[in-house]
Amino acid sequence: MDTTMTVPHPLPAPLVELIAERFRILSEPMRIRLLDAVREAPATVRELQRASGASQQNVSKHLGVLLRAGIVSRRKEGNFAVYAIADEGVFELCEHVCGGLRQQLDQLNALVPGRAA
Amino acid sequence: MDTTMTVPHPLPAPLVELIAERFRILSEPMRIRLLDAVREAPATVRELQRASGASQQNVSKHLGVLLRAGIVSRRKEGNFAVYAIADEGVFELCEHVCGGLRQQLDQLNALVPGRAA
DNA sequence: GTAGCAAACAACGATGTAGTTGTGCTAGGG
DNA sequence: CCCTAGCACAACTACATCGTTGTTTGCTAC
Repeated sequence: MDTTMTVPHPLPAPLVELIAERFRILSEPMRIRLLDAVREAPATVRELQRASGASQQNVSKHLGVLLRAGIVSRRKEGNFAVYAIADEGVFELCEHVCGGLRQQLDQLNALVPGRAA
Repeated sequence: MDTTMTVPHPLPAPLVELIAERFRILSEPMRIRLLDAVREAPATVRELQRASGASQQNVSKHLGVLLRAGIVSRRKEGNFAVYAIADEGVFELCEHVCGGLRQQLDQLNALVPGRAA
């Protein structure tokens, strides 16, 4: 599937807000960690609490943010709430960011004489 | 060029911080607008002030953030400072986000009976 | 050298949000 | 029926940051 889109110039104000909002959702390390954990396998709040080391309330709150953003889904299973990835595209975003970081590192390395690779 | 990368599981903590930091930089509507304006053509702070409607100090501050992040470059030209895009990859990120937003809209539209396209 | 403009720096108030604490709600088990 | 566990909600505190105001620096022109 083609997930990239061409966008108008200049960007309409409401779209700018939506884009920034999306980035803001992903600008929290804890949420990145939770997404990374849920990616391995759908998990309950309890399991994610274990994996992240954060409090139950904090995990629940962050998952609520991700849920409202449509990035994860929630399924009630008896007494548990099982969260799963709803938008796999976020990982492509993360990987793209990692690629950009690597590029910047390469450029810095190229500036250091005794540092070829 | 291939800007996507596969990343280890689970993500190491410092990398998580870097990823979140990158997203945080882009989580401000004003910065998105400035990037969109600079994309059309390299511009001075004055020009961007005109284009964005923000104060000179505010524009300068946001550009400073983008500069420190390596997303834009600065070139002194006489009395002016000309900013240009240094990392074109950010626009791919934005377009990817737009693609994701469109997907969510399509899914919502599909749920409304009298709304085919 | 003096005046004036462009840009950056510093300090401040206002606002938003992360994390904690406390609590309510629902589902199973004794 | 009561108790416990898992989860979510609400109130609160601490902290970061956005935008403004005031000032400073660097360059150009007169």
